[in-house]
Amino acid sequence: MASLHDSETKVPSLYSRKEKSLGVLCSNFLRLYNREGVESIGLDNAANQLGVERRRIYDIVNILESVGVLTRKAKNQYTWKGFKAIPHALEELRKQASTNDNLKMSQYCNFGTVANENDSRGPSISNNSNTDSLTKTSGSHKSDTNRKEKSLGLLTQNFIKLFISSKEDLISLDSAATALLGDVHDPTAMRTKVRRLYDIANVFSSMNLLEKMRHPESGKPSFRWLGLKGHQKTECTTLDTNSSKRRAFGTDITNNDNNDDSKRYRMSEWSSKEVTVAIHGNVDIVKVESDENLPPPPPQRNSKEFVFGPFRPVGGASGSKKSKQGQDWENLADTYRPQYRNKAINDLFGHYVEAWKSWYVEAAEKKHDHVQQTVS
DNA sequence: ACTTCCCGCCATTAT
DNA sequence: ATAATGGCGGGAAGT
Repeated sequence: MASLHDSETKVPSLYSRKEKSLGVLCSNFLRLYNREGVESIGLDNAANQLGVERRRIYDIVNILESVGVLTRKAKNQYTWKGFKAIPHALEELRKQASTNDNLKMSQYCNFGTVANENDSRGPSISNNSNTDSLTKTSGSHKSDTNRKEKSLGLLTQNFIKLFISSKEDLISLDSAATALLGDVHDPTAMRTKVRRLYDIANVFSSMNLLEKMRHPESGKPSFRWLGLKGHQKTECTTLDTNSSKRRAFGTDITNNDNNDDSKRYRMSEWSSKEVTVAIHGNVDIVKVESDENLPPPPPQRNSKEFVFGPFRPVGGASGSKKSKQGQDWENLADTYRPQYRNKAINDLFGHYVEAWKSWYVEAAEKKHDHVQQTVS
């Protein structure tokens, strides 16, 4: 038994990979939580609000935690620290970077194809005794070794260290991967490492911490670390100075959907009330963390066609994970069908620029964070 | 063809 | 055992 009523009416493909990039997801994530009042983030809630699978949230969260924007509080719970925490995190990384001096970032200028692999010198970055809080919860288990060493979080920090301690400010991901890999000359490992770096680079680009550009001479795609100064005093009042090249997240995404016409998912207005809530309603979402009663949503009211991020296969080929509250699936599938998923996506026009101003100002204050639990 | 990198299988680790 | 995390790399979209 299997497919019964499946119409192969595969729409040519209205699917756009770019709309689902980690960069866009990160922008949405930030837009969703970077508001006053937010101080706790529930992963379930985040996944629902953003309309993505859990796995993706882990990616975002791990990277953001690497720069201090978030910290793990407990299972399924993260504490929002905000952009203002970035300076300190970066400072820590800088110190660590100078501590372990060997950052062999010599010339990895490979021209041609295979190129030379004569180096193999320099264990590069392999920090261990991190005073940083990134490491995690209760630990003390000696077993954590290997797994954590390959974590996205650590890779992210090392990636940053590479930039801030390198003489060159333009680094290609290949170079970075080589440096970060130490001496392992394994093509497979290399490819995987590069994949991860792309992930990281994309979210940092969306935060304007990094900028993608082609290297003047070699023409190879590279990244430049913008870090803090990338924004704060960029003269011009509003609007960032960044000239959206081709792939800039944040503000641009708006035009993204404006592409042609057939963009099914009603992105037009997804409920005016929701917009209102999102804009100035005091983050209602924050308190929802507990119940997370957002129903898993089968957005398609028609036959089969994923719209935009509707994962959560209710009964697909894979073993469906049944939700504890799977009572009204059918019910809400038709009768009740709010707009949780890409709601944030529509909120694209919010510029995060102001956020930068905020945290920068507060950074000067260096105010000790006070834990204030809003009444739930 | 090559580059970028989303998706989700499934190993690990926490409960 | 189940749930939460998160490596990892196949392979498809994008250039």
